[in-house]
Amino acid sequence: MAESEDTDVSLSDLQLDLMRVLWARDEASVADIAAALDDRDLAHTTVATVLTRLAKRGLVSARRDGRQLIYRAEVAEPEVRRSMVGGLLRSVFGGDPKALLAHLVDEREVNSRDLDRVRELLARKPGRKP
Amino acid sequence: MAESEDTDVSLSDLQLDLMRVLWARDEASVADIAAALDDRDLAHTTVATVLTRLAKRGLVSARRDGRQLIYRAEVAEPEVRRSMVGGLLRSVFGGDPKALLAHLVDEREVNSRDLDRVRELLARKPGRKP
DNA sequence: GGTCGTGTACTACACTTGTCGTACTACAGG
DNA sequence: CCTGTAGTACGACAAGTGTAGTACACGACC
Repeated sequence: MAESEDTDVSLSDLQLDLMRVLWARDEASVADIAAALDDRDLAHTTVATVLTRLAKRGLVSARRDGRQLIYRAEVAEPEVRRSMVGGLLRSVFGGDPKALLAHLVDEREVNSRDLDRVRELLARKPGRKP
Repeated sequence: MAESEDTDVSLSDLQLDLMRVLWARDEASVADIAAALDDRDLAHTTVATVLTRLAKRGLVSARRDGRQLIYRAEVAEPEVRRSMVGGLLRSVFGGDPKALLAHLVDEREVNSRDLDRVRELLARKPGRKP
């Protein structure tokens, strides 16, 4: 193994929006991304800047195609999700996932039907290495 | 009703640490807080600065006692939790709490036993408007 | 009453993020 | 071959955060 170094991958809303485009289409030019995010109404240079900074962090990579740069995500969505949920878990729930689950229930974000459904899926899916 | 205006209360780790002290003891001086956070090894002035900024955001209030300032939290912990979980939900899970629940299960953060336990609590607690 | 200590207020600096504008460069078309 | 256009690279600026130093004021002790 050469480059691991993941851990605290925490992204802002904007960064997440850019990454989502990359996650959806595997590769995209600045123009593609700006187009996909046109509801945000950002200048092309803004998108380019954010992408550059993301690249500096190693979260995306760029390939040159003529004068265009084609970007590609270097971290997968689940990894980012894991990291960000982990961060919230640590900072807000003292690292206890069950506390988050309890919060979700207390706040009526999920109900018993949801729980049942998930538990059922859990039972169905083997879950390697118990 | 007079002052509502909550919504996006998102706090950093440090800010959360300070708030936690306030949540735990209802009122505290800068010295108290610095003492409670001495593992962080912060200068007193650092604590004071953060508190001042928190006060500017209306998240804490200060009362004068001689030359000391006694701080008090103006937002409750559950409110912050709600807000921060809500933020993650929105930005990472497209606002779908069930997606977060699924993530928790997929990542083995919670297992079926936990789900059962919570479902049981849910059943026990009335939970108005089913 | 004068001096000292302590606690606050203010200022500062490095970094990150959101947002662009400007300048440079290199291909494409004539 | 020349010119224009498009796309990148770089620099900038405001706001928020982590972190702390300095300066000032007020009350306590002698």
